[in-house]
Amino acid sequence: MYVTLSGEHRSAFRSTSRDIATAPPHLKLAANSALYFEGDEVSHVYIIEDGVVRLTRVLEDGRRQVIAFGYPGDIVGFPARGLHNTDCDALTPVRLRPIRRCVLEDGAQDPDLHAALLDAAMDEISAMQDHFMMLGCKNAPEKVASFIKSMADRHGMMAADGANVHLPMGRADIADFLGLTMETVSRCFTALRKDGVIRLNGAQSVVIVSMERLARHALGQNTPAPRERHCPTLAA
Amino acid sequence: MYVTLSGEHRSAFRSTSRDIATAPPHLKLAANSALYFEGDEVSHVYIIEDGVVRLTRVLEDGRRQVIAFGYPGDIVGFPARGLHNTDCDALTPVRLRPIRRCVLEDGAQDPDLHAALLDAAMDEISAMQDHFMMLGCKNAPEKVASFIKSMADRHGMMAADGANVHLPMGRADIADFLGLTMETVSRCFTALRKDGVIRLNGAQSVVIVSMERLARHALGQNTPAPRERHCPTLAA
DNA sequence: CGGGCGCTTGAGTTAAATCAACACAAGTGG
DNA sequence: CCACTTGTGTTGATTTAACTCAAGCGCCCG
Repeated sequence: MYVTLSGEHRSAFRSTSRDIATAPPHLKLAANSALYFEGDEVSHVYIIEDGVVRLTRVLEDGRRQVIAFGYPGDIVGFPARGLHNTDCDALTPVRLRPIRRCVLEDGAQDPDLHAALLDAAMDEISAMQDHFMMLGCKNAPEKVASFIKSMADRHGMMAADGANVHLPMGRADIADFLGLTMETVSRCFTALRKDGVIRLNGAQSVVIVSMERLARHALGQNTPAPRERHCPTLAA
Repeated sequence: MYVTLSGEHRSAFRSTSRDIATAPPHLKLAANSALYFEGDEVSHVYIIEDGVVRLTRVLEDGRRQVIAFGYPGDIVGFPARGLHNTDCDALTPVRLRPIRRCVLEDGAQDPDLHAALLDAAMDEISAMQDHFMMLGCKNAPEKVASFIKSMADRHGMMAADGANVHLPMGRADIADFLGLTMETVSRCFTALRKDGVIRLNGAQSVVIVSMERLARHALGQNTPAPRERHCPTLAA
């Protein structure tokens, strides 16, 4: 049988989740449909209860950045000056719980929910900082390995032959998330497969053969000693 | 109480930063001293009242990402699971106002302040998303032009001959903020100068000769019309 | 005034992008 | 049911933007 690896706290709505859960109506969204667009007035923020969404921003000339993938427990739709600052689309069928925007602005209305929202916002800041390390510091193989690892850590299932991760997004989404091209992402997947670190059941289903080796790849330590690394400039 | 930290090494100041945390209303920090380190327990968040701080994270192997530069009005130090997730250092002498962490967690204690903190957190999310576009989508000249423009928009002074921007951070900081090397940043500054878009009074003082042209550089539209662009593939 | 650090510039290298086929599965319609 | 289209992913060849290594410059501080 399987066991979820992601027993982590979804601290976003830990204490209040039960209260929230009873209150408002669910909202359902079909795969590939949009929840909101950049520039839309923010009427609600949304707690994702089931499914996966994709947050994106695009430049005038069409270049696209995937800002984040939203999984159950995540909150999406925080406003900037009252407006949505990303597009949000469903990658799978999605069930959401809307929270009225006014709750954000009036802390006295529902203090516990307000604190939960602040907590969710801080978690998002933290997640974005990890994402910065990927985009700014890592090379392509490290980015892809880090991506697979983070998906496994948060959303993987333990199977007999290793952690199993389903990737609801396409290669192009992964590429735009990591600041790479689709071709480079594909080559990195292939390299990891040929190294025996992962196996692929179709493009969207990844089995992690060795989490340790994946973690090493994520830090660029995949080549144990092809040549001596001599780094006199590094501070002690 | 004035905090005098002579310069450099973290272990020496770990305890000091805990003392800082208990200090009353206004807090001063000398240039090049640390406010906190990644992994420190969060006792306070800080409103920057004067000066500029730098938020950084480092990978095991020393690669560094500058997450953000904190200017007056910004709030720094939001916790993730109770811990600081970046280092924070003063680039200039800094004056701060500490806010006890418990205010984050108890929304009822001071609802207005709590709402302001949530607002600051959402602003930071928004700013980070802009940063993602830079890191993930833009090439080196666009990154540097975008950086100078954003500094000018937020912190520039209007002078007779154009907007004047002081850059308290060094080229290496800018490089680590943009995911480039120092050399590439320097070359991009030089290219903008030779193009007449900016002028430099020393490395840290930039005069923006033409904000429009800078904005075009930031979007990669620096070449106005060398010849007609014929793009049949672009959607209408 | 001299020394050092931060910045700039140059030459050569490389990692990732680009351009271009090709493979494969899923869906569609004849 | 099978041919055909379409979308998505993989692989290969080539180009290029940015990195690396190395030297030189200039400003600031002692």
